[in-house]
Amino acid sequence: MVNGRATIFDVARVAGVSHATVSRVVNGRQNVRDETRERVEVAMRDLGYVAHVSARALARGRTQVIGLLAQEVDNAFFTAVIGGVDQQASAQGYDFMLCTTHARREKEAQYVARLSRGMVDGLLIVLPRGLPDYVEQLRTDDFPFVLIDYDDEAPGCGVVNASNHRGTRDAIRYLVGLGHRRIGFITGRDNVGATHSRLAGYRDEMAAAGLDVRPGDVLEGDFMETRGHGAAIEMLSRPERPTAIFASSDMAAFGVMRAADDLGIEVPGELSVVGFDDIPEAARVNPALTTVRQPLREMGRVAVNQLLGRLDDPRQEPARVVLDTELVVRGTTAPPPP
Amino acid sequence: MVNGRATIFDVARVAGVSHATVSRVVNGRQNVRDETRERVEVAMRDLGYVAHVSARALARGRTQVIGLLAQEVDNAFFTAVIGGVDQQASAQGYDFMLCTTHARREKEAQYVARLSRGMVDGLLIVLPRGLPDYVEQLRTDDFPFVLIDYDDEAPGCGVVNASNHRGTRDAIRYLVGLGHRRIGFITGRDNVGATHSRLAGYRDEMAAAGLDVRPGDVLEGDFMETRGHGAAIEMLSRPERPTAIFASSDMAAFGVMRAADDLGIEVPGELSVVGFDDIPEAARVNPALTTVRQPLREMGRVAVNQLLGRLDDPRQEPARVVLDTELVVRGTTAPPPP
DNA sequence: GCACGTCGTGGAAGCGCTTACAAGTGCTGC
DNA sequence: GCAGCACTTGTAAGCGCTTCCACGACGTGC
Repeated sequence: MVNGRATIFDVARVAGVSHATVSRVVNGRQNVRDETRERVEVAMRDLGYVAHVSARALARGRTQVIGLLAQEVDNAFFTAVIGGVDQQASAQGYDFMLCTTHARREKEAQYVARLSRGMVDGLLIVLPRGLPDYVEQLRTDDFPFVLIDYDDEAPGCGVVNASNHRGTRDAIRYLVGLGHRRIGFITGRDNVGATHSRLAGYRDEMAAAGLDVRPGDVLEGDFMETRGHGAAIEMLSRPERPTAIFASSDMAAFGVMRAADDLGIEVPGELSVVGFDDIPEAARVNPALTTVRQPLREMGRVAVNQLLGRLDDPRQEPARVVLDTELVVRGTTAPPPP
Repeated sequence: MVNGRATIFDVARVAGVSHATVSRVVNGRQNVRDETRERVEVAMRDLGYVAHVSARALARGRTQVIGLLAQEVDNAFFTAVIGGVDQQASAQGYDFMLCTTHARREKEAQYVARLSRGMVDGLLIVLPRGLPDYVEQLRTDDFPFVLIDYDDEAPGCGVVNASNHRGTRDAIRYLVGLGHRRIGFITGRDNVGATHSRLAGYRDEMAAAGLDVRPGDVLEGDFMETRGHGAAIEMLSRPERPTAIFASSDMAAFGVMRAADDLGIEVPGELSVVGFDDIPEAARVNPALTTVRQPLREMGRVAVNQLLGRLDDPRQEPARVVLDTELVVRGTTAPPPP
């Protein structure tokens, strides 16, 4: 009895058995006589026994917890993924531990080191930037992990991401179909794989449509509202401004809409705007945002499944799973002005 | 060496000392000769030693982790609080473990039981519904916890909340000042303390202004968009409809705005709308929402501080901290139509 | 009637760490 | 020159649990 809480020994004493037997009952082992099991269960109930998590983890070498590394929690992109992870993990009897890295590389590495030493059984890393050293470490340690939304080469790593390239092509094709010829592009944060894929999708589709991409048509962003706003102001202040802008995230697209508002440019009459992600807010802004939907929750769920699969059977090979995106047409897109 | 990872014994062997000495170095104890410390540090670096979290927790009886119970993570209210907790906990060298309860009572109780047995050192519970049994249990076990946004009697519990009553009065007074005489009110979820305080604030201020609250002026909500929409449709479809509606959360206020839109009622020209919370979206909707700001992040921070204070000194008395709200006037409020 | 297998149970080791205690060293002060 | 001290280090116990192994009781087949 420590801290007012009963231990397995207290239960054993009350039930008149050894603590090994109590352990068997707690873990549902079959080789316990019914009458003994009963006595133990009564004792457990009377004492309000709950197994000590750290002790169990130490003895078993398993915590039944998975670690989840994400940059922020004040951000609809991450919360959607987290929501999916939450749902699936809890359905499978796992808890998860959320660690926010605030996009700081050293914090990420530090968490990985600690978590992988007895804190969690496996790791989910959302939107890792580049392929950091610690991934190498995890691989050599044979510690199970899955990268979420990492759209670059990652040999030997479990990865879940969306069809960034194709999703962007779809969006650009749609804009071209509406009649747009001059389409601006605001990138995501550099050193994130999805950023390159989306840019490549844009370039490929523009080329396929026989359209020029002039200098200044592609501006650098970071997925955030502020940078999106700044880039849009720059794009829209030039003499030959684009009639449509594709932003690499919904948040950045909101920045574009605000910029248009600042400059008195009407959306969608004078400017079409397309985002990427389809966070809940996208449907709520006015006009509602046309965007490329990523199945964020599902990415979380799929990642959990892959991770747990590898926990159950370590020989299971890490795989890359690519989920389909879908163009959601709403109110921010229209044919260009004549 | 287990799992490819070095233990304290491996480090001891390489450094030619006992594992106790390694432990001293790891924990920064002073009574170690410099030269010895050096040798140990080299060995640790060479082996990439990281202390095993569960083992340490078991030996110390402390995990350096705090538990955070919240309903959802797909919700700006909770993510703001979580963001504050995150910031403060990490500043103080603590990790936190987020557990989502999806507002299910038994899940909450289950988490509390597990977490409080060796998983975390203390518990933060956001928006508990009623004062559940497990709170009693925690109190008798002397397990440290703080309730966030619990605006009801809670003897002997650490509590952090905002000035719900006063914040609501401020908002109603402002509407009355604009000339509104008929003001509708949509409540929060029942069995949440803040719900009652806000309603009381409304009634008190209406009474102070000498205004009637007629049946049908107060409708039940649950903080969510959908219920807010439904309640507003009901309120606005009646012959003598209110000229202003106060919703007990921003999400519910968004529902009201959508309802007004559905019915062709102009905001703020024909209807003023006020929310509560000031989540980031409130500033982004069109027109931007007038609302009562709760310092959500700060509530998270303050709660962490109180919790850690009690971990450091268990004799410290649990307290209730009430943080000020602030009326933020934006675009959804105006004088009533003549 | 005996060897043998099965079942239920307890003893004991071990998971990786912290820490109380003991023991050894070299120094001071008388 | 020796008691006494400070400082460093090692030994061992213990945190609460899981699980291997052994042992006794019992039932089976010959």
